[in-house]
Amino acid sequence: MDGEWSDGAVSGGEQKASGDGVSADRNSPGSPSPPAVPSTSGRRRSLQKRVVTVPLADLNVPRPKGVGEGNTPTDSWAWRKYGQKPIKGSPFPRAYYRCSSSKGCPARKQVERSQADPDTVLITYSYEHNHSSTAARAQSRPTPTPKPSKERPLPSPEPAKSDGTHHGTANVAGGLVTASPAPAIEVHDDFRWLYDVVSVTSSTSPSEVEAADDMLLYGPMFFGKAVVEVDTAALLPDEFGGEAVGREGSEEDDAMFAGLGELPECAIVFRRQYARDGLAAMAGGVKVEQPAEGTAMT
DNA sequence: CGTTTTTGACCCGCGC
DNA sequence: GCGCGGGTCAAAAACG
Repeated sequence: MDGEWSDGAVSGGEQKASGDGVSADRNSPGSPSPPAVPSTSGRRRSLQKRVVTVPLADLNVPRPKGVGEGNTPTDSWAWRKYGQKPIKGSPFPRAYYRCSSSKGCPARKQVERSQADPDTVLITYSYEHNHSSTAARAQSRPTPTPKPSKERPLPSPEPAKSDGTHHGTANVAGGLVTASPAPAIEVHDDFRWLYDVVSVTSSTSPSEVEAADDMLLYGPMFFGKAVVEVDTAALLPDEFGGEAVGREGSEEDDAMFAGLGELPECAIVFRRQYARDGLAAMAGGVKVEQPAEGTAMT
C-alpha cells in the first residue's frame, strides 16, 4: 500500500495547512511520541491530500456497519474523531478524523460540508494507511461503530464568524480548491468505489485554479442537490441543523451564487463536463478531486 | 472496562 | 513583526 501518495513534494496548492502543532512535537505539554506522520518532507504543509466530494445523499445511504458519521459508506477504515473546528468563511465546522484501526496509522481525513453546497460533504484524505483495511478492522474490533444515536447538536460554530463569512466570497473557491498533488495515485480499495462511480478530477494549486479542473469541483455542488436529512446534521450549524437541513438554501445559496458570479466561466466549463460525463458522476453523487500533475504537469 | 466523542488550549505557518 | 487561521493534542465525559 503506501503506494505513492506522492513524494510530498507537493507544490503548495493546499488550503492553508499550516497548523501543525502536532508532529511539531509540542515539546511543551509533554507529548510522548509524535505521530508517525510527516516524514515526507518535514512539514506537513506539503502533505498529499485527496479531496472527495460526497453528496449528503450518498452519506445518507444505509451504512454497512462500523461506519459512523465520520466514516463514509465508502470507507472501510475505522476513524476516530480527534477534533473539530469552525472554519473561517464557512458556516460549517470541519471535523478531523484519524485512523483508529492502527495505532501508528498516519491516515487522516477531514470532513467538512461544502459552504457552497451544504448538500455536499468534502472529505479530504491525508496520508495513506499503514495497514490493510481488513487487518485494521480485524485487529481493532469487529464493529467500531462510533456513535449510533448519540448525535449531539453542535453549539453553533460560527455565529460571530458569519460576519467574516461574506468576505468569504473568494473563500468559496479557495476553500474548495484543495490541492491533491499525488503524481500517481493508486486506487486503493477505499477509493475504488468513487472511481467506480465518479469522475476523477485533479487540482493542483490555487495558482492554477484557472484550470477547468478546479471548476469541476463545483460540479457536484450545483447539481449535487440531494436530500439532506442525515446525521450530517452534526456538521451543520445550529441554523442548518434546524431546518436548513430541509434544504432550503437561503443565505447559503446566496453565497453560493455570489461566488458563481466570480466564476461565470466555471459554470460553463463545468457544465460541459457535466454534460459529458458529469452526469454519471452526479448520478453516483461522488466526486473525487485527484491530482493528475504526475503526468499532466507542466 | 474500553473506546470514542467533545471542548479548550497551544502551537505553527503564512500573509500583510 | 503582528495577527489570523488552521490543525492537533490533551483531559474529561458518555456510551456500548
